[in-house]
Amino acid sequence: MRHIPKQQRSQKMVETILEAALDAVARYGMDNTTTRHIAERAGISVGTLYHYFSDKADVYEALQRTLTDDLVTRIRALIPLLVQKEIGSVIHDILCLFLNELETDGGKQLAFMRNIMQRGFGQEIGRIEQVMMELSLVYTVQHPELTQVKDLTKVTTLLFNSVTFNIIRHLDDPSPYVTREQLVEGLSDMCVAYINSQMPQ
Amino acid sequence: MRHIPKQQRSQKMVETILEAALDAVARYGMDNTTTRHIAERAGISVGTLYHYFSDKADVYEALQRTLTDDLVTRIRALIPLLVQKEIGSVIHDILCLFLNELETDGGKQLAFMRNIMQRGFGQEIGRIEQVMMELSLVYTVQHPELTQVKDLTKVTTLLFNSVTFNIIRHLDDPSPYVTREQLVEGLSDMCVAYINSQMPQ
DNA sequence: ATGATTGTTCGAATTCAATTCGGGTTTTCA
DNA sequence: TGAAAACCCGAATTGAATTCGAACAATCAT
Repeated sequence: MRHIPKQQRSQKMVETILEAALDAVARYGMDNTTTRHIAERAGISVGTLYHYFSDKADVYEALQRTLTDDLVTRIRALIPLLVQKEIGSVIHDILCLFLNELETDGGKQLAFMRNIMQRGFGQEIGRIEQVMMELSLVYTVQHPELTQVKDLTKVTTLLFNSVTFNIIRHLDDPSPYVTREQLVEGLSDMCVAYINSQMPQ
Repeated sequence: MRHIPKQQRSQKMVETILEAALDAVARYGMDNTTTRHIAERAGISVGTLYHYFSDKADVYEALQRTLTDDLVTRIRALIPLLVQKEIGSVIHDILCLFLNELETDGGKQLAFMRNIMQRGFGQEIGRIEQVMMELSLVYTVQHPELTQVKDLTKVTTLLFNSVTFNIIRHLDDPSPYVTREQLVEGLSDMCVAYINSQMPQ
């Protein structure tokens, strides 16, 4: 973003543009969405768009950032609750949270996510990973037996990537052989199995 | 590809263009690589490039296809050997095969792969998944106890995605906390653990 | 061997989206 | 109330992708 809005009218403008972009990408796909599309949909001119964003990629990045912010906030808020549950449920709950979130606003977010995922999962994924590490840490404090897991950081990283990519592919093109429920259940099982296997004895 | 070459001189041309593209992308990245770049590097004009490929994306796709072909062929050739090993070693061997393959030709392939991965993992990944399913099938014949695994297809799918994405992320930006060796070992362990956990008793 | 036919190559010209820019409009505030 | 600062506009510029028609080269039938 090349411009930090000063007046209140433009506070909303950024928001409007992002909504328009979400809308446009959901409808036309990222490739076919032009700056004109976005501007039109937002009811402004391209010039104005460039007043708030340095380029088209910047718009998409801001949008991703916004959505990630939201997700991260929600997960973080859940940490105190999650910490009380067993690991399988933790995975399960987070996945449900995420998948439900995607379906609000009539699937626009989902469509956008699909496009993002197909292209690149930028650095935003790193921020999600970060909360998960945070959760892992707090969780370990509540469940000291986890201290015995050999190389917990590695295990957590591998599992985070595993879960993430399975979700991505499921969104990208859902395998007819694995329903969403099976997916969520399977991933939970996998996490539990791997972690247990890394416990001594 | 919009044109099937007839004369022998042009047999090589496609190959030349693909090499040029690999080179260009490895050097400049996908975003900064233009059709001119590729044409120049291949010592031809843009017109000629479009004689063999319908558009730029087509060039990249053909390149991916070629590389995937190679990988799939190698894996398939290994199946008879892999079938004799224990599961952990199977994962280990395949990962080593893949990672080594990427480093031949001075890392050009690796650089290209990085770019592909950052953007989208097209349908090519599906073809790799297919060989893995094939392997899974043949392997099960040799190790009938696997028949007892509940929903083996689901398990295989989840594990394939898990392993794949961990490798992708490792290539994309290698975590300083997990070395390549740890990664390979960890993924093997994870697969074994999950599969075992799905065995009755 | 030679003209016809088909295949190949070229690069200037076209097209289209991204981005810039200079001039008007609105808001803020002294 | 009149600048100054913020905003907004859309025509003009830029640059990469793609097209096109005119050569050039190989092949083939006579």
